Amino acid sequence: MALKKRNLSATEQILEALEERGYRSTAPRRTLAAAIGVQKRHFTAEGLRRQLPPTLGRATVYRTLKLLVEAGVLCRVMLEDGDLHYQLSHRGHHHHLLCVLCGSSQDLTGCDIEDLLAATSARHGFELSGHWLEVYGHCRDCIQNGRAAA
Amino acid sequence: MALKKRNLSATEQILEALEERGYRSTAPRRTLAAAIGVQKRHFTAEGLRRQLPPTLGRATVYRTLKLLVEAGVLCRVMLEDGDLHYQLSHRGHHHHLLCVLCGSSQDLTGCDIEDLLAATSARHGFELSGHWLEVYGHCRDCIQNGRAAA
DNA sequence: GTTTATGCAAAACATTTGCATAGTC
DNA sequence: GACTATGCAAATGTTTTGCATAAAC
Repeated sequence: MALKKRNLSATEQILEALEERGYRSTAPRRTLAAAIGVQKRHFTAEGLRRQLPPTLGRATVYRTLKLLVEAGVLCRVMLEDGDLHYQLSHRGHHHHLLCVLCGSSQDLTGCDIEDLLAATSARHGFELSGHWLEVYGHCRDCIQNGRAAA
Repeated sequence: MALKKRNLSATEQILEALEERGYRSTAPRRTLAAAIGVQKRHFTAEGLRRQLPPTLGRATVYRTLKLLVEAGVLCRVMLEDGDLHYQLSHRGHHHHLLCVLCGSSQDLTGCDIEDLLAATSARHGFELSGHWLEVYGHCRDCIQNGRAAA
């Protein structure tokens, strides 16, 4: 069920995901998909709306974002200050390395945190049903470009 | 720098933490400290306010909660639905096992997640500066009492 | 007497909802 | 034509802010 199909652009992937779920293809949704496809990093609902023509209703933005999260095309990202952002989702369940300097994010792979958590929880008599993890720091680029504090 | 001093009650610990930081001892703050000390589980700012006399201003509640988080007496807890709650903080940095059935929470101890994250991040060329982790599931009590789905 | 804290009201935000209209299938 | 989606405006809910007053040190 991976989202990455053939060589579809992000915009096309979004539209296809909606179509697959039986949602109608409308002008506002196409506009939104294109706007999301252009994002370089995680964004907020309001931030996205500000990049759209003002004729596109606020409610449509929120409703569509919710659809896309449910469809697995987008995922939510929690910033350190508690701000809720969105970004394209490449995999099922995964975590992010969020650069607090440039705002970029990469997927955290090769990390078997799930197993560790399940084992530790069990030791507490706790039956794990889900978790939320965000990792903050400085990305390779920012370190190499001296943007990180010396 | 642990907060757990002698045999102080939660309320006393809160007041002492404020005093140590040079904040003034006022009636509203004492009322708030007492109300927080009585909480059985994590709570929201508004929920707490509803338990306080209406003469205690909304702004005072929010301002004091922020102070207490900065002072390390309270910590923020993010629920699965994105709701931000607060609860007494027992340790420096730690994580919570949050029961989604009864709302209780216990600290996640004996988990060396920090090391695992640091190692994995490093492999990505990422310099870790912080992280946010919440674990959701069913606590021992809820499982034993059959509150968890069969 | 200075300085800090409070309470109130208003402002600022983000998100949701009702509903008549318009657009898709 | 039936059903879904949209846009608007208003409602909701939370958190923040300005400011004059009151309280603490």
